[in-house]
Amino acid sequence: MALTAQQVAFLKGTLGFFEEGLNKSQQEYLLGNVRPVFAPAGSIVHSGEAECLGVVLLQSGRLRAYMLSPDGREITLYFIGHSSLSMLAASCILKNVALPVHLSAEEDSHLFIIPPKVYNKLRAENKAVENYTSEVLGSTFAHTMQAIEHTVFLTLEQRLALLLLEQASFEESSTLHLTQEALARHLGTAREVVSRLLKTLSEEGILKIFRGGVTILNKNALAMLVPGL
Amino acid sequence: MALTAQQVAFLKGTLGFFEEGLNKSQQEYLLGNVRPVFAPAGSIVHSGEAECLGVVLLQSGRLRAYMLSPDGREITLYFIGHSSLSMLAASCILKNVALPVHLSAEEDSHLFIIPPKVYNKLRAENKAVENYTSEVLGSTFAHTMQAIEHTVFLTLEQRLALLLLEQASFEESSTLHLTQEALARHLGTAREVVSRLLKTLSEEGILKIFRGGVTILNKNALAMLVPGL
DNA sequence: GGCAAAGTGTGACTTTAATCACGGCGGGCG
DNA sequence: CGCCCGCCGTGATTAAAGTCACACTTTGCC
Repeated sequence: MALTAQQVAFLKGTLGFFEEGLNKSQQEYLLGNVRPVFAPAGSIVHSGEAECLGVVLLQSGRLRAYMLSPDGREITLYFIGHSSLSMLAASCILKNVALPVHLSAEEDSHLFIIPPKVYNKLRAENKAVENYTSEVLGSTFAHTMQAIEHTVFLTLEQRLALLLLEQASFEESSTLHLTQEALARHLGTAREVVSRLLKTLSEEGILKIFRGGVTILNKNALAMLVPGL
Repeated sequence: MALTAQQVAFLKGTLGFFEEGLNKSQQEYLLGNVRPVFAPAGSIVHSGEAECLGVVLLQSGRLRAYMLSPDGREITLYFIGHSSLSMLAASCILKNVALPVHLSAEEDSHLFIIPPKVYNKLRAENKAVENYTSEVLGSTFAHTMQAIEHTVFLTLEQRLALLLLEQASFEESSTLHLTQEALARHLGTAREVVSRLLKTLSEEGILKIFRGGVTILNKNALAMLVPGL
């Protein structure tokens, strides 16, 4: 259960408060109670109303936050990715709140989980942790609300455009390897619909479709589809 | 600018942490920096990306939280009402976050505003305030998320049913004085649509329509329309 | 009383998206 | 090679909402 030197280094570097904010015993307490987890691609990290998971720190891989409708439709809210971004699982740090948000691993991911009790203890003892919490919690909520604005106010075509742009910026490539089926799942719609939307976009010369993915030819035009860039 | 005895009593009673948590000087600081505000019916208390307002405490009247689309459509998220409920305006207590949520007064309302600086000072000094914050913040977010789930996953008819039930429980009466126009605004849709929905509901004997409002005849049937009660 | 404004009812139509029902293509594999 | 299966394209149809246009009623007020 002991952490490797590399893992420790990652935690120190990522948790802004670690070196300046925590005293020796707090540091040890944290390192002793953090739980390293490997989440294989496709696995579910946190399922909605489940027990409060705690703080999730992503070391490598990519996670996805989504809502789930009673009838099984998914709506992807946002991605958490690029090694070393961090966030709070379900805000259950705040008392008794379990948001109906789910978390799954898009790729094989290595992450750390700080159990609620451990985290809250540190938070109570230590102002630096408290500040860090507010910061991260705030940005998580901001993300969530913005994503929700999009799904509520935008058309499917616009949401598709956003999704493609978002993915492209992750991959740092304009060629995306995502099946239409997968795109449809992210948007909570049907594959045929995505197929048709992609067709019109490709007819406009904005992208090229190939089996298993698409290539964005004109990012600008894609961005233009979405009000507010 | 001095508060009346009644106002002080209200604050003491409503802010859970006031008497047990704060020392004399903190109490005075708070009382000296709280801002009593009268918001006439229809006025806007907090507008989206505006400056961080602070903590809002409702003494009497009723507030409404809603999202606003770029093209002016409103979607009512929830109501804050019945004297003495409290909440946090825009979570801007959490660093640099301005949620795109607006707040307006549905009725003439008396409220108190605790400016962010004042509140954060107390919060930093005092654990009781911190706990209270987490609590209220959490339930605010829970409310918000649930409302959003509804607007995303439910049909208009279901959302209308929810709105009517919610209003009825506020009024503590099954006769609601809300025009179809107003209902439409809450739901972010057009009046005609509401008119038709109400018509089918009235044909089913669930409610009775009259000029300027509706009477719910069968709350149960209305609730049945919404999955998960 | 007459008039304007606010509230409502309804028909017709369009748009957006979901659903159903196929048929084709291509790549991996027995 | 032939077969199956994952992926894609497309037409047809339906459903849910939004939009347009207009007529009718009530209410209140000059």
